[in-house]
Amino acid sequence: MNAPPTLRQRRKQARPQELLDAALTLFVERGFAATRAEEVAKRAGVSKGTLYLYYPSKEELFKAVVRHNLSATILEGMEIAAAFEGSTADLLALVLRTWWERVGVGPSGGIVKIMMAESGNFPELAQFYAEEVIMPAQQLLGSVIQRGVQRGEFRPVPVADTVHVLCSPLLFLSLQQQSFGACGVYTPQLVPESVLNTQIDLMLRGLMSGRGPGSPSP
Amino acid sequence: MNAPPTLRQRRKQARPQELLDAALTLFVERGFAATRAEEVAKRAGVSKGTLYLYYPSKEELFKAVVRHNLSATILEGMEIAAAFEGSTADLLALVLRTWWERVGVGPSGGIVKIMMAESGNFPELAQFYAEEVIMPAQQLLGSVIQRGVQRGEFRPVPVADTVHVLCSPLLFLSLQQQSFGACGVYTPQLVPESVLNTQIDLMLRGLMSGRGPGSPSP
Amino acid sequence: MNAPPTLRQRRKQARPQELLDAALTLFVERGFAATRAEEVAKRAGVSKGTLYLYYPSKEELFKAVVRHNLSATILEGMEIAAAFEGSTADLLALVLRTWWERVGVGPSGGIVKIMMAESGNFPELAQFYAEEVIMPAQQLLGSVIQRGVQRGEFRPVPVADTVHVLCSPLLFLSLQQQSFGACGVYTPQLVPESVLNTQIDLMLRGLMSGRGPGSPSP
Amino acid sequence: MNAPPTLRQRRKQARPQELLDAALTLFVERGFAATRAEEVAKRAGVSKGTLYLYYPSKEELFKAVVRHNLSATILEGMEIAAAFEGSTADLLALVLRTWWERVGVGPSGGIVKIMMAESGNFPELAQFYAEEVIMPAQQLLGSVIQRGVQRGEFRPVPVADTVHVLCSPLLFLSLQQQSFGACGVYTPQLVPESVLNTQIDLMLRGLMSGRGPGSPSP
DNA sequence: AATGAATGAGTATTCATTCAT
DNA sequence: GATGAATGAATACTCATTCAT
Repeated sequence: MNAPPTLRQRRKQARPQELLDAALTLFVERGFAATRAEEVAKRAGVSKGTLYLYYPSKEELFKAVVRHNLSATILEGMEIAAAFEGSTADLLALVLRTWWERVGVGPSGGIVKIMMAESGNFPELAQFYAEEVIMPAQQLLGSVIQRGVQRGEFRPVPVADTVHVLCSPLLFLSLQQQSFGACGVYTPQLVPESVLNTQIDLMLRGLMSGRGPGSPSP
Repeated sequence: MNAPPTLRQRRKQARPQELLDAALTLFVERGFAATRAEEVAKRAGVSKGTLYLYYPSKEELFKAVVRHNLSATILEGMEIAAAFEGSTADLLALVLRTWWERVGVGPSGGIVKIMMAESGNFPELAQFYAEEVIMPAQQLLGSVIQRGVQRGEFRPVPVADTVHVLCSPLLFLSLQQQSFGACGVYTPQLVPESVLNTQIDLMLRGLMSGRGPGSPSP
Repeated sequence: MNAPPTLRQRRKQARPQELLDAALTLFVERGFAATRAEEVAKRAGVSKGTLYLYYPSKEELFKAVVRHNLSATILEGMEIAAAFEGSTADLLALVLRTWWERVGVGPSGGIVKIMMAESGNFPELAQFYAEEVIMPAQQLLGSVIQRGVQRGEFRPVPVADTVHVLCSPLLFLSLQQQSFGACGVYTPQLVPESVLNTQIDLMLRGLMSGRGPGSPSP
Repeated sequence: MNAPPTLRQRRKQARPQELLDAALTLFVERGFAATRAEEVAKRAGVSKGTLYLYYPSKEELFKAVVRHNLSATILEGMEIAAAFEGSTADLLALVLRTWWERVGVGPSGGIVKIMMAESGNFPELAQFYAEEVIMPAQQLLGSVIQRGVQRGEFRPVPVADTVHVLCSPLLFLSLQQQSFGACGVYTPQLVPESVLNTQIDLMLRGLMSGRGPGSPSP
């Protein structure tokens, strides 16, 4: 009786993914509270009831979106960093660029916006996000900085502060594009690639120890 | 013949300020949409009806909060910059520190969070904020960078990008403290003063036209 | 100490009249419930509080408007009828024309509209209106019909029914002009004078006894 | 394979009618503005939310009530008139009697009251009502009068005026019963049947082209 | 499994009336 | 007398969630 999966079965298997995609788009566009469950369902091509069959509440749906889009990406970043063998300057640039490509430009970047805005009203989500995203990301970048310092490539710098200063421009650029940028309002005309270069340029000058192992390759 | 102001008159004069304070606190804590007008009134010690005696709608109340807390501060910053006579590095540090003290640490900083989150749902507010806050702030910082370049203190750098990289760490730190920080959730333990120093240190090294440790390859 | 009345005194004396005029206009335009006390006050050039100095509630204000505009007119009609000496057909035409000129065309006519619409929600006003307006008006027209029958000018007709059939076209025309006519919506283009003539014409043909004292003078 | 309708399906099918009935009753009793949506729902035995499942706003609910109760009846009247073969006097009496039975006596007659009262405050409803009710009704009665004139049964009379004079007593009687009559207040004790007879009697005498008791001087 | 009908708590805003000045 | 600041009850409409089918 192991016939090939019917269309119904195939659709059923795809459901969670379709729901997560629909939810991500809408959450990012409107925020958590302002997104209506029914609209998520409609966008995924199912009925309201079906959504609740897969996720028992809007909060759980949101958590699933976070896990699917952010947690996974951070893990990959850790693997990249662990396997990297070049200069730390290059590693840092690689990590930042990768983050931008995988998260910053796309809708996943909007999750950060949502969390900032609604953490006060949904403490459980805030807690979840801190554990699932903020801490691991700190860990990852902190370890890169420490690698640079330990290998004598970077001056000894306060790690946490530096991580913050490193993350902020990209995160903030992503935030801006997800908010003002997405609603046709004036914002300074920034080309992400250019910001990224300016940022890496300024940062590495500031980080480099007097005689580092060489300037970062482009 | 100017009789002493009666209790009623004194209360009436104080109301707008009291309402703006209450509104700022609640808007920042909960966001624009999730803040209930009645609660603003209660916190200001008046009834719902009284709030509407002073501000004709929640949107107008919000705009008044923005004008009162942000627009005013930006104007001051412009005056500071115009009158400053020392090195541009010092001016930059001064402007950033002043912003942090006046806006970043306090609840005013939370307004940025609100706007990022809700601009999509309230286009009129987004437009208002862009004109009243984003554009003037860009202008201010951009002019400082240009001053540095013109006086030969800074390397020629892309102005808009650099402004962005300069603002981001402080803005983002403020955002974090207004969101996760304010709801008891784990966030990296940053001491704002220290971040500020790290940031200024890194930035100025990167900006200075003197011989840096070696310029990164383009 | 009986100096001539000061400006203040003169204005004070005119107040009730000014308030009644303002109230009439607004009640007719918007209805009883939808008219705001404050707007009546503003239109009369006084403050909200002052209105309540003269009339203890919106209901009492409305009653005063009715008394001032309708009760008075009906009394006059009775005097006219009592003193009239010509044919009843002429008297009937005179009464209808007078009512139209004094009430129907002007805003007073709108009071009828208000009462019809809001009697259900304000039973006390309904009661008041029945006693103060409906009954006396019935009386007046009924007595004219009876005069015609007694003098052999009219066929014997059911009095109450005939009064109703006589009143309706004018009242209804007034209602229409006060409602649809006043808000720019399509209504059949009737010229009141013409309706009045058509009505009097049809009616008198229907009322006349075989050999009346003569056809009504134009 | 058409399974018997479940309880749910049956209830769903019956809802619109139940809601329209409840709405008609309450609108007529209280007026449009003063009728609360929740009360309509309660009277129909459903919750507030359910009402909005079927009609997207109170205005649309009202329009549906008008369409269901008036538009439909007018169409029927047109069919009757088109198919009638007897004398125009009989047709006129038939149309008036039919209107009275179908609309005048019942709550539908109260819709006229509502519209008169609230057209000023709800222009969109006024427009809708003019197109959907007033114009077609004018058309219907006007064509009956013209039929009488063309067939030589009636004198040539001004059509629009005559339609008005014909409609008014019934409409006005209906208005009175829907307003004062419905709230236990004194009104002249009219027996509708009797008014109808008086009216038809007077009217037809006035309209007939045969020798009347003497034509009034112009 | 999937549907979608039903529910009812939640919120911005208005306005008659009061009363301190 | 006159003012207008203050109050708070009242109401349309939305949306997360449930559950009969």
